[in-house]
Amino acid sequence: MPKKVDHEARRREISAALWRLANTRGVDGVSLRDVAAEAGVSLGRVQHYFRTKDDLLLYALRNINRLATERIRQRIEALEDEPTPRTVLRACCAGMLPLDAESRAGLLVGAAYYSRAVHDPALGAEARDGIPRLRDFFADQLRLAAERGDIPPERATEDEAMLLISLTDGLASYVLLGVHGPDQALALLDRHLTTLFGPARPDRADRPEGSDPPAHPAGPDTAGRD
Amino acid sequence: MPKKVDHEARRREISAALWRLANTRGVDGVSLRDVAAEAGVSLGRVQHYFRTKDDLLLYALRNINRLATERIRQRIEALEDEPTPRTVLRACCAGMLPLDAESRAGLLVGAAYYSRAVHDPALGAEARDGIPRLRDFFADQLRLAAERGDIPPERATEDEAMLLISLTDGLASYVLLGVHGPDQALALLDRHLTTLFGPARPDRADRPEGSDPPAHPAGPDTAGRD
DNA sequence: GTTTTTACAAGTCGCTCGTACCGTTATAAC
DNA sequence: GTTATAACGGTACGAGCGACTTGTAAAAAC
Repeated sequence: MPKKVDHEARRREISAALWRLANTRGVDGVSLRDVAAEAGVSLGRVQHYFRTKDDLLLYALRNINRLATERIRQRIEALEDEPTPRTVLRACCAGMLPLDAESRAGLLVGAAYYSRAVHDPALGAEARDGIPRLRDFFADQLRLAAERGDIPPERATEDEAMLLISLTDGLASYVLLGVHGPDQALALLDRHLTTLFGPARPDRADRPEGSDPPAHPAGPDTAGRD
Repeated sequence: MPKKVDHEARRREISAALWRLANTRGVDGVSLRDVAAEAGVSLGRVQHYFRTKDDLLLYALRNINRLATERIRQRIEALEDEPTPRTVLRACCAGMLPLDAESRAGLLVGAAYYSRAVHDPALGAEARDGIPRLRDFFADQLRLAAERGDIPPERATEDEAMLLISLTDGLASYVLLGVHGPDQALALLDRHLTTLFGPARPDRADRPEGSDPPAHPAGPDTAGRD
C-alpha cells in the first residue's frame, strides 16, 4: 500500500478552508474549487477526501458544533475551582456569543448553515440535536441554584433553561447582523441573569452590572473584543 | 405608447412567487427561471420588471419586512379598545413568531435572507434598520407600564426592550429549526412576560399560563396553528 | 523487483445559472 | 393609418458548477 496519510487531519484542513470562505461569503457562495484554492490543494484532492459537496458540508458542520462545544467546556473549566451555577451559566452563554474572532467566525458559518438547515432535514437534525442536551445541562444548573437558594424553585425548570438559550441565540444573531456590539450583548445577558439570580451577591467574585458601566470589568470568562 | 400595466402589482406578483419558492428552498436555491415558472410568466417578463436578480431579492426583502410590520400593526389594532402595555407587547412578540402558515413563510424567507444579510452590506442595512424603531416602541410601552405601576421603573429601559426582542427572535428561529413548536414558543414568551409583569392580573382579560395548559385559550391575538 | 493500492492532479462532461439581446405584439398618441 | 414605444416571449451566450474519469507517482507488501 502507498504512503499513509492522516485522513482525519486532511479532512480538517479542507473543512477549515471552507470555514474561512463561508465566514465571509456564506455556505452557498462557496464552490469546491474555491475550497480547494483556499486550502492550497487541487480539486481532485478535495474530492478524494469528500465524496460529494454535501459530505464536506455535513462534516464541516459537525466539526463546527464540536469545536463550539469544546470552547464552552474550556470556558467552564477555566472558572474558579468551585463556580456557582450562575457563573457556569454565564460562561456558557458567553461562549455562545460572538465575542472574539474565532467564535464570531464559527457563528457566521453556523448562520450560513442555519438557513440551509431550515430546509434540509439532514442538516436540520444535526443542528437540532445539541439543543436538548444543552437545555438539560442548563436546567441542572438551575436546579443546583435553586437548592442553594440562589433562585426561586419555580424558576428551576427546563422552560427557564430554554428561555436562556433562546435569548442568547437571539443576542448572538443580532451581534452578527450588527444591530448591537458584543459588549452590549453581554450586558443584556447580564441583565437577564440579574433578573433571574438577583443582583450579584457580594460573597462572590462575579460582578453584577451597576447602572450603566460595562458590567464585566475583567472576569476570567470575559473574552476579548471582536 | 403601449398598454399601461400596474408595475407595482406585477412586481408584487413576481416577488410573491419568489417567496413561495424561497419558503421551501432558501433564497440561494431559487433561480430566476424558477421564479418565472412559479409565477407562471416568462423569464423575459421577470427581467423586464427586475433589472437584476439582486434587484428582485432586495425588493422582495423590503416587502417581507413591510408585510410583517403591517401584520403586527393589525394584531395590535385587533386588541381590545384599551390594551395594556403588556397586551400590546405580547401581541407584538407573538406577531414575530411563526404561529401560522403566513408568518412562518415570512420568517423562513427572512431566515434565508439573514444568512445573506450577514455578508451583504446592502441587505444587512435593510434587515437592520427596523430593529431600533421596534426597540423604541417596546421601550415606550415599558415606560407606559412603569407609569401604571405594572413593572418596576428600573426595568422600563431600552435594554429591557432589546432583551425582549432578542428573546423573541431566538424563540422564532428555534421554531423554524424544529427545536420546539409554536405553542411552546408562545408559552416561553409568556413565561418571560410573567417574570417582567408578574402573574397576569385578574382585573384584565388576558390570561396568564397555569402550570401546563396551552397558556392562551382563545385570545383575540392568538393566531391559529401552523 | 514486481505487484498492488493509495493519493492525488488534471481534464472533461452535462448542466444550470444570470444576463443580454432580438423579435413580436399591442396600444396609445398623432 | 402611421408611428412610437411599452410589454413582453424566446433564445443564445459565456461562465461556473458538481460530479466523474483518467493518468501518474510513490510507497507498502510480497
